[in-house]
Order: sequence, then structure tokens, then C-alpha cells
Amino acid sequence: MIVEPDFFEDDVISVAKKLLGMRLVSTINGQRRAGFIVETEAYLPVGDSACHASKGKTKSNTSMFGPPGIAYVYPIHSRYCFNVVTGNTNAPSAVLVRSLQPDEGLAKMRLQRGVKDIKRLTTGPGCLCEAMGINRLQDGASLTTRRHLWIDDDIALHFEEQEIKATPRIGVTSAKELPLRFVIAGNEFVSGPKKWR
DNA sequence: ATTTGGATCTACT
DNA sequence: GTAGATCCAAATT
Repeated sequence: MIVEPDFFEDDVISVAKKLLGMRLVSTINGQRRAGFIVETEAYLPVGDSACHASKGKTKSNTSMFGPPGIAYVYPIHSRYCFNVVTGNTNAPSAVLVRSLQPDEGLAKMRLQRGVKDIKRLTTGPGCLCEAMGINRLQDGASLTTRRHLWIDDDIALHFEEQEIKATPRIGVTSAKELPLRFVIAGNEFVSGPKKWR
């Protein structure tokens, strides 16, 4: 089933863990593509200097202040990063989806990415956005309708609870030590240093 | 109008 | 493991 809005009303760390193994599905630009979420990061509403919302609302981060269950897409280093907005109040928090295990529409992904190696299709936040066709138009879009982009568990990647591994987040320049990155341990589509797989 | 710094990626060693 | 490419938007001039 497609996930309902209340799925995202939970606290951000719980949502980050619950998303592991679920499917992200896109029909942007026609061909349907899907992948299993294998790596996420939580960005907290309070006490998290690495969170984009921590310095207040700006033109580009307004989606983070919106209702749970919408997308927050922002540009960085000539790529996009895709987040899911969470929380049940005005407290801005979000889950960054960092990596997918490709499941459906591999040919279209290869076309959009311009690479053929399956390990490089959707491994890394910028790569998965390119493969799925996620762009600035998806910023603020709802993820709980089957329109262009949504999350479901029609098929789920099976793994055991104890296989979730928590590590520090990648690439952040502050709050470096907080263990807010969650991965399916040992999955070959997880990005980052091998110590953190 | 110009500068600066990022929740990155790739190619290379 | 590291260097260089890359580009948007916020801050500064």
C-alpha cells in the first residue's frame, strides 16, 4: 500500500528507520522507476545545527516548514537532494534519502544517468535524484498520492531489525558526531565509507 | 554585481 | 584517499 500522511507524523528518527526497505516510486517523465530505500539521514527540529531549517525560514527551505508527507528538494553542487518532511507540528524536520537499491525501470535510469553500472545508478543522494527524475518541481509536492512520486510497501526489501546500523551523517560540517544516518547493514547499494556500511 | 560555501560526484593515484 | 568540477542561492558589496 502507499503510505498515508500519518506515517510521516512520527518523530524524524523513527521515520528515518521506518523508511528503510520501503520503495520510492517515480513516474516523472513517463517511464515508471522504483528502488528500495537502503540509506537515510535524520535532520532534527531542535539542537541540530546541520539542519537547513535551523537558521530560520528562507525562500529555498520553506518546504521543510510545511506539513509532513511532502518533499523537500534542494540544489547543491550542481545536483539535487531529496528529503521527506516529517513531524506533527511546525517543528521543521526531514529525512534525507541517500541511496536506493534499483528495482524497476533500470533502462530508464541508465538513460537519465548516462551510466550503465548498476552500482552507480541510485547510490548517493544526487545520483538517485537524477535516476528518478526528481527536480525542483517536486519541491513541496505531496508524497502520499500516486501522482508523480510516492512511497509504498507493495514490495518491501526484507531485513531484520538488528541489521539497521546507525552512523554519523555524511558531508555535514557541523553536528558531525550525532549518529543520525541509518543504513541496512551490508547492503551493497549503501554509499559512503565502507566502515559505515 | 560579485563572492562564498555547500546534506556531492567522478576520476585518478 | 584526494583533487577538481560544478552551480545555485544567500550574503555581501
